[in-house]
Amino acid sequence: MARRRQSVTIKHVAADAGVSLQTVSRVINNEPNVRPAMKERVQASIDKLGYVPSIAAQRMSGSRSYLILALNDRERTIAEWTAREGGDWVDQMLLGGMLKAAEHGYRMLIELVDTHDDHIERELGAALSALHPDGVVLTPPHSENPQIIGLLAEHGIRFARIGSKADGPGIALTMDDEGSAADATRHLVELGHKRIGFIAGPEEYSLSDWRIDGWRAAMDEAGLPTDGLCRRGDFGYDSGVRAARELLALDRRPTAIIASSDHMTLATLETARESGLDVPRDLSLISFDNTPIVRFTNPRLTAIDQPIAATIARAVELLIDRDAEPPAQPVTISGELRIRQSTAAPLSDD
Amino acid sequence: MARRRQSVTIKHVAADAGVSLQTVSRVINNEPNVRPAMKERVQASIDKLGYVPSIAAQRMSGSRSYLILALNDRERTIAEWTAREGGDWVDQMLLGGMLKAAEHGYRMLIELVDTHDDHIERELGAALSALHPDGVVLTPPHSENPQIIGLLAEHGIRFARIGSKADGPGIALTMDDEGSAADATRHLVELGHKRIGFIAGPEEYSLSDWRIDGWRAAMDEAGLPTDGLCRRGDFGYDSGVRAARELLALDRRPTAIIASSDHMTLATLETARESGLDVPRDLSLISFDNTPIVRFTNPRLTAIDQPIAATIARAVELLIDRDAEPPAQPVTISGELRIRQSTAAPLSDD
DNA sequence: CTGAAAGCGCTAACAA
DNA sequence: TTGTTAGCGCTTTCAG
Repeated sequence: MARRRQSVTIKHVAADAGVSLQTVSRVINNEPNVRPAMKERVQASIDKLGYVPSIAAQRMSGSRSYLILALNDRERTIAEWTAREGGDWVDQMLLGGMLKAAEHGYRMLIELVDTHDDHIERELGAALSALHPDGVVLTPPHSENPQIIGLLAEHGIRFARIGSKADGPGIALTMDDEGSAADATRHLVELGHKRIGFIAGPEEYSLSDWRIDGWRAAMDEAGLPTDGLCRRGDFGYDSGVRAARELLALDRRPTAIIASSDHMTLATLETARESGLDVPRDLSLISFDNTPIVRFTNPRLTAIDQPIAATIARAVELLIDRDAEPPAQPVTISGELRIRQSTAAPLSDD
Repeated sequence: MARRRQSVTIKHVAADAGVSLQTVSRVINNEPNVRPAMKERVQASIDKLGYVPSIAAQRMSGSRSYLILALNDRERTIAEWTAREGGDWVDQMLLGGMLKAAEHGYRMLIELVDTHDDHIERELGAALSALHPDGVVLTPPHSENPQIIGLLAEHGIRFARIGSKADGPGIALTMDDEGSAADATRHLVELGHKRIGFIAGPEEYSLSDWRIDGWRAAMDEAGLPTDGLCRRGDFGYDSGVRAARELLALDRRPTAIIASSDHMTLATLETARESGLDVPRDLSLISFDNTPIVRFTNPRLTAIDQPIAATIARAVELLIDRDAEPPAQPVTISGELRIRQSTAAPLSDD
């Protein structure tokens, strides 16, 4: 029976190489003040014995924990997983964050936290005390939650705020919601659309408003009116139906709609169909998410690809590099418009 | 600036409660030999101070690490994440495993490992040495990889093999592939189908063959022939197209097909359509995956819901409960057939 | 039933 | 440039 103790420890390496523990430690951590010959000898022993430092022991001695904690909204995440309708936010997070973390010898751990919870501090505090992560990635709607931010700052833990431009502690990163919304709008303008509706996300997410700003800016730029063409949803299907019904019932209904989530876009697609409208002939549609869903609708949806993986990867990178000065300005990773089949020139050009 | 050291330690609690460290430790670990009054007093201090033990320190002193490692195939997983086509295996793993682990104060960490790699031992060994997980969940095709199993056994780490019935160390769990395939087949038989084709998965996965067995058994039971009605794919789309073409080109083509993955089912759907066949009028179709894809095809696909979350949850539970005798027989969690729109009675009843 | 001492594997601080 | 010492927070002996 194997023992629970670590098989190969720093002691074994030190003994094998005939040096002190400290020297081995220096080699492991790539510290200066080790003669090349020495370093080589130690490295040889490390390789020979297949030694890998224990993260727990490293943490214990006041060094890093090599752990990055990614915080997601519990309710929304579980709902997505249970529904199995193609939401792949967590997968994209892992794709970007986990792989980038691994490059640096770090691991990324997912933690679900209720935003609307009274004991959020206790919950998150427990995770921090138990794990002592070297960095935390906050995703909306946690990114601007003052309790979370306060707690993290208090613990002196580095953290990144995805989808936040606010000042304050932590590194702010955005996916250029404003620019993406403007891009999508311009694409429709170029196709000849004049009445472009917008279905926004909930106010709880500040990125909801940035998207409205982008749409409005591009409309202004083209000299087009926006009055009455914006509705708000909660990212969910039902709210999308409501918003779409209202927009399509307008006297002069929009010939194109941009919706701030895949589910709201899907809802708009179905609602349009029920009203006898063909997409893209009678109505052009752009989704503000490039989740799996957009590939399986008919027609396939033109969508803004939000660079989730790239953004999380960047966040992890910034979190890990402790020497670098954290960026003073919000970091922006821009998305791209993926043109598919749901956008076309409007029928008449009134 | 906050300090890197743990804010509230066992010492603080001991001091606050006026007892020894050891007593606090006993209370934390719910050990016997503590008087109720004492226990209560200590617990009060713990609550008051918001104390949570450091996992690293617990690990260091030879106790548990409260970590479960879930091993997935690197190549396949990254391909799924990158394609964004609705594969949600990892999400289901997290849904089942992470939540169950959390119930017991454990965390689940995902690790990607190449099966076809020469240095798989080094790679996995490094993860084990660094993390010292209390348990490991192996998913196909890792579940029967002798190198992995050997290494785990050697390290004395408990592990679960998902999708494996083989004897040997570790806990074997299956999703009743045979039974599910038989169920699906019977459903088609009851609808009146007599020629039911089967598109199997690659031999590398032993569950591929169990599914064939189930299909064959149900066909035998109904007195129906299976000769020439089985083709093999690799779970991917292209292989599904090939298999479907062959089956549909048969002299007396099948009136129904069961495919062993969502992508192969999708491929069959498209191939049938190209041949001018309507699903389900001319061809009934059952998918062996209930991933998001099946909800977005037209028609929506009847599918076998594999209880991934439930199975992983069970695995984690068995891994965590160290006192319980590990099950001698493979644990089976059965899936269910979700009947949607892709199955119907055959046209003629020849 | 409770406490004191020793040590897990590693690194920070200091010494040589 | 290298080695020695002390200690991180906790649990395991072993005494009381």
